[in-house]
Amino acid sequence: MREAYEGTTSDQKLIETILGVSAKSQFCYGDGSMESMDEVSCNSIVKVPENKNFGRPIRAWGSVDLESLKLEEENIARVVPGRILALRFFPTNDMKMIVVGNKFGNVGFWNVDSNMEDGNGIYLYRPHSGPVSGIVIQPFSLSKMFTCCYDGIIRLMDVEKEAFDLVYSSDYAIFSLSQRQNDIKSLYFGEGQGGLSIWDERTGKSSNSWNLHEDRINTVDFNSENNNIMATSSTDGSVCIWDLRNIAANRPKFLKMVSHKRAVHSAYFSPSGSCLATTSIDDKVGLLSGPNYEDISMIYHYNQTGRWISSFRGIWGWDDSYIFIGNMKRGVDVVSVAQRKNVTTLESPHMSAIPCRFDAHPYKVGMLAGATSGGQVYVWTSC
DNA sequence: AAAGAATGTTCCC
DNA sequence: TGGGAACCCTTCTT
Repeated sequence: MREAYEGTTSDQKLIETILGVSAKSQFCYGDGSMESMDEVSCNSIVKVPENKNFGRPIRAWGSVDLESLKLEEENIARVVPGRILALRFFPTNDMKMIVVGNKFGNVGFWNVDSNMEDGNGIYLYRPHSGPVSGIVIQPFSLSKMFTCCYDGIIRLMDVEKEAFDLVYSSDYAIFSLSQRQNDIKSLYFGEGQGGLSIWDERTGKSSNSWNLHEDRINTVDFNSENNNIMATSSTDGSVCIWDLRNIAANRPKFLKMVSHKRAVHSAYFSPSGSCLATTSIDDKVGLLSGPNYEDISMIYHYNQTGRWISSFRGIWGWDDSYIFIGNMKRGVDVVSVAQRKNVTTLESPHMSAIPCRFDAHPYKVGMLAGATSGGQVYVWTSC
C-alpha cells in the first residue's frame, strides 16, 4: 500500500497536476453546454441545472451495477496519519484526485492515477491544529479549496501559491462546511452549539449567523433542484429542512423537522433532490420523501462507531436508488431506497480498517471513495 | 455535575 | 511475532 511519508512528497507535481486540469476543465465545461457529455464517463447522463447559471454540470447521473464495484489493491493508500473526518473528490472528470482531512489538522492529497515512478502521488500539508471537519473545492477553480476545523478556523488553500490563507476565525469549533451550487461566493458552516453562519467572499466577512439547533450542526446540505432549500443535521437529535429565504429575513422557522432518538450525524439530499437521507447514532437511517418530505421511513442500521471511529454518514450514489454507509465489519452497506433495506455489502480482504466517511465521484459514475480512522483511503471502481 | 467506560488502530517492545 | 499501552474534542452510564 502506498503511504505518505514526511519530507518525500513532490509538491511541485501536485501544483502542476491540479493547475493543468483546472485550466482544461474550464475550457471544456465553461459554457455548461451538452458538448461536455463525452467528457463524462460512459453510461452516464450529464445533469445541467434548469437555470444554467451554474455554467457547468453539477454531477453525472447514472445507475451502477453493484456487482461491478471493485476495490483493487492499487486503489488503496494511506494518505494521512490518524483518523480521517473529511473526504472529497476533486470535481473534474480529468483526474482522480482525492483530498482528506484528519484529526491532527493535516490535509492530504492523493492522485489516484499517478504511477509509482512518478512518486507515490500523495501530498501532505498541515494547515490546521485540530480535526479538519469539512472540505469544499471551488467547482470553477479547482486550485481553490476551503477547509474548516474544530479549532474554529476556515482556510482557503490556493494550490498555485501552495498557501492556506486565513478566511475566518471563530472562538467556537466549526463542525460542518457547505456551499450552494448556485452561489459559490458564500460558505455556510455550522459553528459552536447549534449556530449556522454564512461567510461572504465579496466582503470577506461572516455576513450572518443564526442559532438553528440546540447542539452542534454536523452537516449542512442544499437541495440541487432548489438551492433555497437546506437541510441541517444536529447532535440535538433533530434534522431540519429550511427555506433560506425565511432565514435571510431573520425568521428561522424550519419547514420540516424530523426527530431521531439520538444525535444525527448527517442529512443529505438525493441527487434529484426529491429525497433526504439521514444517519443517526440511534441506529437508524431515515428516508424522507414525498412532496414536502412527509413520507418518513426509518431503516435499521447499526451505527455505533464508538470513540475512535468517525461516525457513519450514509451518502448517495449517482441516482436516487442507493445509499452507501460503512459498517463495523469492515464493509460498506448498500441500502436500496425502493426496498427500504440493506440489499448488499461491499467487502474486500484488502480493507484493513473500518471505512467510515465516503464520497461518490461527482463525474464518474461507479467511483466511490471511503476513508478510515487509520488514514487509509479506498477507491471502488466499476469497469 | 463530574467522572468513568467503552469502542478500533497503531505503534512499540 | 504478538501482546499491550496509548490514543483522547464521543456518547452513554454511573
